[in-house]
Amino acid sequence: MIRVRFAPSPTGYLHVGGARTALFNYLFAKHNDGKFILRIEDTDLERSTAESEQSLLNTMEWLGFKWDEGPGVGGEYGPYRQSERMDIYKKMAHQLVEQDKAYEAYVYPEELEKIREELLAQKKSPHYNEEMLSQFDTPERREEYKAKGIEPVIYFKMPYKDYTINDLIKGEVTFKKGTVGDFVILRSTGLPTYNFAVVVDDALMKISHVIRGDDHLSNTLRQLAVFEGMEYPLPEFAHVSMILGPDGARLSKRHGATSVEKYQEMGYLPQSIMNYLALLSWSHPDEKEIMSMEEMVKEFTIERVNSSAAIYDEQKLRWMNGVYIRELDDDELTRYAKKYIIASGLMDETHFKSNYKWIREAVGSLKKKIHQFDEIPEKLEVFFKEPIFKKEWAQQIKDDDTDPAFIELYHQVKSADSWNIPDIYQLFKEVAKRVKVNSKKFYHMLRVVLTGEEDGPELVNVIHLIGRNQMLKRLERVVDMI
RNA sequence: GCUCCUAUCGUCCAGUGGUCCAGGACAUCACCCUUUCAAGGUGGAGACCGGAGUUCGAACCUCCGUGGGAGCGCCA
Repeated sequence: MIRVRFAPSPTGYLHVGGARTALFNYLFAKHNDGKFILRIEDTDLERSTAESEQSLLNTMEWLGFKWDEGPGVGGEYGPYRQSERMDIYKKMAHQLVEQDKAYEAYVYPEELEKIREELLAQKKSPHYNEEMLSQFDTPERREEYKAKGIEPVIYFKMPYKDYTINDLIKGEVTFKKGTVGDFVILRSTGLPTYNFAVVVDDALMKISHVIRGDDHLSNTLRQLAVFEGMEYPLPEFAHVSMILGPDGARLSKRHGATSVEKYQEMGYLPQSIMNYLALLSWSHPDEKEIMSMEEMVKEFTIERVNSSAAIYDEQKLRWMNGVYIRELDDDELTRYAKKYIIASGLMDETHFKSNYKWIREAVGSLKKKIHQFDEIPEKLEVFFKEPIFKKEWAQQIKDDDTDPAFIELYHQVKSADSWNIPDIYQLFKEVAKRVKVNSKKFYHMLRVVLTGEEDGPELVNVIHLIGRNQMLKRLERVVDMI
């Protein structure tokens, strides 16, 4: 049985890198009829918050992840929150001490720092071992600890040997002996450290494949030793490369929006985000780019995951979101647009409802223009605001020699007896029949006269939606001057 | 400093020893379509980090160099 997990720590919003790791785990699990497990790594009490966890869960759901085991859904290997598994880690750590694979250390941080400095001064790696730390384990020190009510930390004895894994993405990776020294597995607070808790959890949760970012590759050495010390079978490993910012540095806040929440706010569709993220280090066998979740699940294999780092390209994500927006029908688009429109103050709830058909056409006319929903209100303004008339427009029209067309259009509009889209088309045909005109120039200036803008929604929609009276009014101002 | 990972168009990917004067996508440029703009269509420009080696033959294999990234916490 294939069992994978995504194990975020609830210390902030879900990062796009994290979402990509989750996605790869998910695709791998679903492709192989396996289980996708969500585990919350909240052993860092200082930084973990319940709010972060909640937002993480919400975002995961919004993106479309469904976990088979984890917070909210349970499962037979729970609990799935590390903060609820404390006795397990404690028990495991002490078991290792009994087996002489780990030891207690009664050392104070200042003393440790001193050892470290000495080692550094001797140009040695700052690695600790039992010999260095056991000198502090005196009866007096033990008494002191007891009196102060603090617990000794537990160090894991790092065996002096090479470790090799066959990473599914990186291939054979060998960690040379002596690279790391003994390390803490249980803190003085009684809480486990990351490298220990992951192994205990992965082992107990019967995780078969550990798919994670390659920033954890170096940590794997310690984890390998712990797996061995606890006599648990090793899972398979697959280290996915990192996502970098445009400057080649690890993607972070200073590169702009990096949290999934932020993209949600800006009006990105979850399918665009997932589709784009899947394409970072992975590709469809036929180089297909736009894919549904089902297609991704169907085609995903770890062999096709590239092992080099990828630079995050927001522009391509934006393009892709545009592709998905264009696939939406007008009702769906309007549903998504609603909250942005209301938040902008262009319309209120009742106004929106009573003018639904009108707003739907207005929003629909924007479909090919937008890449994110938050662009909608601004582009909608032309339907709500009258442009401020500029005298230069009349001059420009005369220079373009399109003034006869404007005059003819004005008369046609004035005598028009109906105002639906086909009639508007007909009306323009009539104008063109009577006046020969450079259409490029004519339509451009017509847009300017009607909206005050150089570009915007479909002109027919603009004309239809502002209505005949507004059309006449706006035309009049310029026709009077030519 | 030590250890590990990595290196194909500006960017993301394809390519697993000959089918590659290297293919697709984003971005860019030109043209076409068009009731402006956009969307769409067609086309252009654009890359195998450097050096050795293995081989009849290397983008693909090996080594060295260089560049980039990551880890070395009682953070995860």
